[in-house]
Amino acid sequence: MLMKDASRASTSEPNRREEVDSGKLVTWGNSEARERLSLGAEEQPGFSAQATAERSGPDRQRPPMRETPGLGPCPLMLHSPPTASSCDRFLHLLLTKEKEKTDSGKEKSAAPVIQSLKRWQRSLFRKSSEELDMDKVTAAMVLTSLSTSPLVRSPPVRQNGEVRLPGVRDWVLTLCLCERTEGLSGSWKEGGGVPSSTSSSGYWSWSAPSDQSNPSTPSPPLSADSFKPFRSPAPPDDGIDEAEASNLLFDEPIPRKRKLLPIPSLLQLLELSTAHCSGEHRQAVRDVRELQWEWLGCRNSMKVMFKCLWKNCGKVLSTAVGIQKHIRTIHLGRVGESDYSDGEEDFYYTEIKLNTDSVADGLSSLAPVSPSQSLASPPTFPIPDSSRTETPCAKTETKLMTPLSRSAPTTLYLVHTDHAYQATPPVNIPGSAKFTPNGSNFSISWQSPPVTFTGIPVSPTHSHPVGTGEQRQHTHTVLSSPPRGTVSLRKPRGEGKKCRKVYGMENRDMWCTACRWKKACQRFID
DNA sequence: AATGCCGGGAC
DNA sequence: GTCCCGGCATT
Ligand SMILES: [Zn+2]
Repeated sequence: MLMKDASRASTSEPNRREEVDSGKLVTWGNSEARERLSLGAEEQPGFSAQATAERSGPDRQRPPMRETPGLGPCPLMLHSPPTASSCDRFLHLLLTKEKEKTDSGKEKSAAPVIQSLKRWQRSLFRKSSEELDMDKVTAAMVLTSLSTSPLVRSPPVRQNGEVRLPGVRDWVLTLCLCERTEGLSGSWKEGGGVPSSTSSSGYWSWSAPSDQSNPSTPSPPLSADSFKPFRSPAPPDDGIDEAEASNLLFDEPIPRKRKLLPIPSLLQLLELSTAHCSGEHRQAVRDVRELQWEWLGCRNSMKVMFKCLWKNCGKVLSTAVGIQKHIRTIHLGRVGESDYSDGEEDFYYTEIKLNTDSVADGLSSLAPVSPSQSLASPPTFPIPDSSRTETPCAKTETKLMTPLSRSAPTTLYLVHTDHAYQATPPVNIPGSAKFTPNGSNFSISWQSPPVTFTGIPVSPTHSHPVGTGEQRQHTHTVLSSPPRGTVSLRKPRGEGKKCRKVYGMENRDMWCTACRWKKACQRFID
């Protein structure tokens, strides 16, 4: 019945049995997050009990991998402009993923990623009581975002031999352009209560992709009543109840505004979840991550880099540990232990993709930033300085207000730069939240992930993007054509850096699955 | 010494 | 099926 879980329990990880495994939370040392929404939650048994990770003792030599320090890294925001091709691509991705599962197994109709998320959410309900309210909300948000996908709610239709995906484009667009609802920040900051799933708390509003804006294709029946009141106890579960995922947790009459959690942001949320140690959660994170990765199609010829988001520092390094260290020492001023991160750095850098060509050109002219003055102000936040019309560094202390509402979202993605990393996009997208069990109350800080564009060539040559499984042996590299015989089985050993090197041992969670298993990397293929 | 990953082994 | 590691080739 429920025994299947027991076999998990990885080596050093606290077996996440049924307990509310003490999620390891990180305390922000001094630094106050920019927008810090302090929920006046007097005491939240669950959370305070969870602050077990308090010990930051002088023990520096902790086992590098294993035991991911605190919250997992969360810099994988891959925002892409919602171009037509990217939408299509994304859908195709979901589709194929889905088919994948179907072929080998039974027939599930919901996308596996969403399944995974649902599983996680269910696990939350199973856990005892209130303590996980936060996570429940998070789960709901995350899940909702994904499950509002027309793809999930209404299957693709065939039309003139082509597979039509009703409403999908709108959906993706919505996803990308979404912003955090006023309602959320508003009620969270003032409420004085934990955003529980029940009442006067933060809500994420969403919307169906513009209802009938597209007459040509049948829009999915995404009406307001799709979102039903929240049912508290765990549903009968085990039945892969599809089309049910989004019905959880929200009892507010659907808000007017139509906004959605962007996938990148939801990923961050996911990763910041309290129940970070649960198996379901981990799985969900991985799945979403994977989806993201594939979404942008950063396959070949895309070089992954990491960019520092600190105010005037646009440093770009090629390894995760690189910027982590950079941020830690240069910006956070933690010179002493340049090792061991509490996870805070993860908010100040982002992962970007560059086209291999432009890299050489770009790197040389990189880091035009004045190296000085960076370390100066401790709590200066890497607010991706918005539209240029803004006074530089005016220290517009953005109180916890809607970080996004000040810019017109529609035009945001029209920005185009060859060197995306140079120009900080004027976009603020609701980003991550971090819980801080700060004594008797905790707070949440929001931060806006950056937007990164990569001129994805979208070469029409390959309308068959998948085939991850079987595709190798591209041996057209040789010109000299050695006469004959001797099947020199010298494997050239791919050139590019693989997950291990890019992310480093301490970020093993970010590796692709294959790399984690010491198999041939599937993310950076040669 | 570090990295990539095949083969093989546990559950 | 998922997950991990010894060990070796490669750098
Ligand atoms: Zn990899």
